[in-house]
Amino acid sequence: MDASRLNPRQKEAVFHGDGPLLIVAGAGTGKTRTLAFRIARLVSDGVPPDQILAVAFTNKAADELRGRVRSILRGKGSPPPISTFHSFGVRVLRQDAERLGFKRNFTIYDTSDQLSVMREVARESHVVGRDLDAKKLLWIISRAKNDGVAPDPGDGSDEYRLLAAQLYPRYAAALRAYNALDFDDLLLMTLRLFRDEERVLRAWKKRARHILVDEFQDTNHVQYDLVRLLAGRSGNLTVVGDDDQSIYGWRGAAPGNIHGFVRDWPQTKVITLDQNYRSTCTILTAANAVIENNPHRRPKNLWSDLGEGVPVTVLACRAGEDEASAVVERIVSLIAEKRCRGGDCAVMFRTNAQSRLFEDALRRAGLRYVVIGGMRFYDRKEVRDLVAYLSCLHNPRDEVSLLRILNYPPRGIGRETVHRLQAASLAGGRPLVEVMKGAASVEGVAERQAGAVTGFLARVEEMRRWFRPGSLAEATRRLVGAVGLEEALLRSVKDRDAGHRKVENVREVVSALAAFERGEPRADLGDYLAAANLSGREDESEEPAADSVVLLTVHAAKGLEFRHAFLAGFEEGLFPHERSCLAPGGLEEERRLAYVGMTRAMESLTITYTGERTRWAREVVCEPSRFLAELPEDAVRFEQASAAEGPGDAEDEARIAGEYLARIRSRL
DNA sequence: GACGGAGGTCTTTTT
DNA sequence: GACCTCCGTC
Repeated sequence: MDASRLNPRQKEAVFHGDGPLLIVAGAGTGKTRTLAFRIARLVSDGVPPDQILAVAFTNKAADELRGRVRSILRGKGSPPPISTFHSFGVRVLRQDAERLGFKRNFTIYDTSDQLSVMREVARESHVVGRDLDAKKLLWIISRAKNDGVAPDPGDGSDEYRLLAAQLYPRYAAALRAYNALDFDDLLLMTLRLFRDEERVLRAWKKRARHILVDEFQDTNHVQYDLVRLLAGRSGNLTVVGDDDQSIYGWRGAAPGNIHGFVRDWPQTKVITLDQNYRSTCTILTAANAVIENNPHRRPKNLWSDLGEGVPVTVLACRAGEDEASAVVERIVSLIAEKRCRGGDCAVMFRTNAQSRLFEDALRRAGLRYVVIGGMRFYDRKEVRDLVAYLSCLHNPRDEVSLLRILNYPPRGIGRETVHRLQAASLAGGRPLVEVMKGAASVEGVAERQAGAVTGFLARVEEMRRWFRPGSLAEATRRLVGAVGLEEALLRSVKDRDAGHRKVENVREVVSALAAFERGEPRADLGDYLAAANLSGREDESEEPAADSVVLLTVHAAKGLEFRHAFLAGFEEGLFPHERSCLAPGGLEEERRLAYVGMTRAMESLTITYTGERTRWAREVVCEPSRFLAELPEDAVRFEQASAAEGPGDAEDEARIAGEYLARIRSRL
């Protein structure tokens, strides 16, 4: 291990002995590096890797950390398992879920599965309210679960709060009946297990003699409690965080955990990293100027000796399309002039929907690109359908998946039949599959429909036998053929290309499964399903090529860095987003988000905004973001995107862009 | 009773 | 532009 390239403070953190350690590390100060070195140091000091528990928040961050540790160790010792909080929960629950009344082959429900359950629950509970927003109910429930409490009905003035509290027990019961856990349960149930089962906690404490948590400002209460239980009073616990980069308050993160940490472990050693090794001074000055507008902030003095660099560019554009082509134009010339590669350039935006414009522009320019996040591969309908088949085979009680595939492709089991089966299931308190087995005796189900139902079940039984460890991909290929999925897809779509693309996606699942099997030959279907449900971020088939321009949300960009960064859509209502400004502290979080985005840039940073933008098929006039007015004038160069090519009044476009430019200048 | 087509409604960020 | 719901037809 070569620690010579660490600065004194980083070294101190890496070689800190036992006991709690808090590393307060600003953006770009080498916190991942420090953490990686610390893990490697533990391993090379002889700590068995399976006694180290390293946790990151996203799979991407976990991969990154794992890669760094491996390269520091250079084959001397193997890196410890590095998981996300959620995948750690799965590992624990896979062993002991039975103690909580779940079976070990439980299914993980994602947001849309949750939505199905909630709609069902609302229907059964006769909460019919036409425009009942199930998402809102789930949102309230999720926030409560993240805080580790039951949903609070409030004083009755908030209808949704009340309803969420009323429906929550039914929702939880449904999940239990389906042998399914939602994302929040993966944490909450793990915590419950640790609290209730001394033996389980003891066993995991042995495997967590050293705990390291990245992005600690993003932990919620449940995660904090998990860590606290595992680490114990005098734990060997290292956490890294930066409260200026707390951007997950909306999903229950409690950035106060950083300060609570010092309260809970008074003997904590605190090390602050403030030298930035990523960005030019100009970029840092601009980012600091923005974040300084946040009240109640712990002042920080982030500095860099990487030189002035070029000014931050603020680029005024007429409309969303012009913004995209202007950005792409600049990327093209960066690649041409400076010989940087596409992969050195990133376009960041506030919402996933913004990516399409940039994708179009990049395609037109003939540049390769990758979209990180966005529509997840496993979110595509055709992929979900296939995964639902697999899930039913693995966990017959997974009712959401069962209902999804029961009549897909169509096999004569219509809505009425399904309703009758469900009613019988509800009345008898028996799982839907069990009721289906005796479909013929269910009231109101005709012989023909009953035959379709039992025929379907027989088919499922038969297919279940095909799935053995080592033959998962092959069995899935057979399933696709036997069920006629590809034919159904081609039939359902008018556009032939779209149909073929869907077929490709289905085959991609088979390939992904084959790849997964090669990596873990002993894995069963449940292992694959869990991995698919937790990881499904980017398209795994897509290798992050060095010449692909990176498109991603600012959230997804956290922890990453790019030589040339473009931040798009700095407009009021979009960034800061109107929906987040409603919540208390929402604007501050948006500002931290802007800060995170700006501090991704190494050499150049370009921020763009438009005068109008298409938002759900309507042209909306846009005001420049207030964050633009917070930029220090001497670090910034204002420019205006050249009038777009194509039809349109060039003079008019120039005039409009000029007006916006004048307006933003006047605000400074 | 099953199924396909048409219309209305929303889109913040993620495990 | 994607999804859910409703409605008319087979």
